[in-house]
Order: sequence, then C-alpha cells, then structure tokens
Amino acid sequence: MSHILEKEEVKQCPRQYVLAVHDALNAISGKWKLPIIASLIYGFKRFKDIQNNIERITPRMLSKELKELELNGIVNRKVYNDTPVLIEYELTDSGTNITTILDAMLDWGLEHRKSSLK
Amino acid sequence: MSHILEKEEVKQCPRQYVLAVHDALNAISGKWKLPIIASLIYGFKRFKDIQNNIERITPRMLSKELKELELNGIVNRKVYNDTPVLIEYELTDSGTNITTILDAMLDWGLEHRKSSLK
DNA sequence: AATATTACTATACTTTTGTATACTAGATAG
DNA sequence: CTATCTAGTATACAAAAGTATAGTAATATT
Repeated sequence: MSHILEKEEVKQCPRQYVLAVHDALNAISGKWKLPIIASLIYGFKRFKDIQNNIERITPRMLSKELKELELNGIVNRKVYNDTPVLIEYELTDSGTNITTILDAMLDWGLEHRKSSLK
Repeated sequence: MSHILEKEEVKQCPRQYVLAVHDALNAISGKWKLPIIASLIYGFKRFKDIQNNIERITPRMLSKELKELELNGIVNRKVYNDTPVLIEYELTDSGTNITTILDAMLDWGLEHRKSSLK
C-alpha cells in the first residue's frame, strides 16, 4: 500500500500534507516549468541559453517563470557584477529533487500508456 | 561556439518519456482533479456524493472534470439502468496508481517546506 | 398537486495563463 | 557611427480555466 493511503487513513488528511502536495503541484504546473527545470538539470545556464534550449518560449514567459521559480525556492539566480553583467540560473536542492516527482510521473505515464492500449 | 556544436549538445529525452510525463501532468493539473481523485480513493461514489465531499465545487466543474478524467482513463463511469437511473464513478487501475505520484509530491513538498524555513 | 432529489446542462461572465510584437540599457565589435 | 549581444520589459491581445446562477428531465415523496 502506498504512503499516501496509509497517511490518509486518518479521516481528514492533515493540512500540512495538503499544503505540501499543493506546493509540489505549483512547482510543476503550467506549460513551461518542467521544460525550464529540465533544461537546468545538468547545471547552471544563462537566460539566453535556456531560451535557445526551449523551442518557442518567449522572453516574457521565461522571465515570468524564472521569477516564480526563484520565489518558490526552485531556482537560484546568481548575478556577477562584471561588465558585461553575467547572470546564471541554477536549480536549488529542492529544484534538483523534483526529479523524484518526475520519476514517479514517468513511471506512471509509461504504465498508463501500456494499459490504455488494451 | 559553432551552431553545429550547439545543436548536437541538445540531447533530447525520448519522445515516449515526454509524452508519458505530459500525460501524468494532465491527469493531476488544475484546481479540482486531485480532490476528485482523492474523493474516489476509497471506492466508487455518485455525483452528488463527490459534490458533497468537495467544498465549493460547482456541478459544472465536477461534470467537466469527470468527463475529462473518464476520457483519459483515470475514472470509470458505471450506469445502472434501473429506475431511477444510478450512476457511479470509480477510479481505474491507472487512477488508483496516481497515488504513487502523490506520494512523491507529498515527500518532496514536506522536505521542501522544511528546507525553506532555513 | 406541490415539493424534492439526482445527475446533470446552459448561459454569461471573470480570472488566469499564454502569445505576439516591439522595445530598452549598457556594453562590445567592426 | 552603426550594428549586435545580453538580459530582460512593455503593451496589447487571445485562449484556457474557473465561477455564478439558473434551469432541465425523470422520477419519488408528501
């Protein structure tokens, strides 16, 4: 039996759990968050690099999403005040650990696709 | 750096994986899908029961989401043609297995909240 | 005959999310 | 001096998601 079932055996699921799951959903929801996280998995990148890495993303969306990811502690923005200014984005530890959720999603998705063909 | 090198550096993750993760995200995204799935975890329920179980959901949204969940193979709709007609909703096997994703989200979310306080 | 219940649907919104296109400051390159 | 690069911002718009409120058909209850 899964953890969440065990935990939910308590008639009402604890507020902390609801908030935790909500945070996780927030971190991956929308069209661009997973592509951005994926693009940063192998190390820091600059704004233009991410933009080149993700097809069809506009600078507006990239800027918006990076700000939100930073605010939520998924991404870290590092500023080097050389001339010209250099800015790097990298995943925080939490950001890196989102791969555990992605793994679960991938496993479920592959299984689901298999069973849907029957 | 040359364009050729840049292009070769983009190692794309297999299309099947992208689709699988996309399916998973689809299954849990939005305001009501997780509450509906959670409400069906312990067994089948009728429309009104789910509606009573989830505060503030309108019948329009419940109807819309149930249709989408059914279409995506997460929920099964069973019709008993007695009079009065009786309709039951239950999770498919895939639907039940979404708990594995929820577990990962919960664990990540709790860890993330702990580390965010530092 | 009037009221209630179930399982929804219809219409008209508001809010959120995403797109398109152009533009900016500060620097470097030719 | 003009053009280009980086790291974005500004403005306007379109599309998707969600809300509010009312209504429906087929029964069942009083």
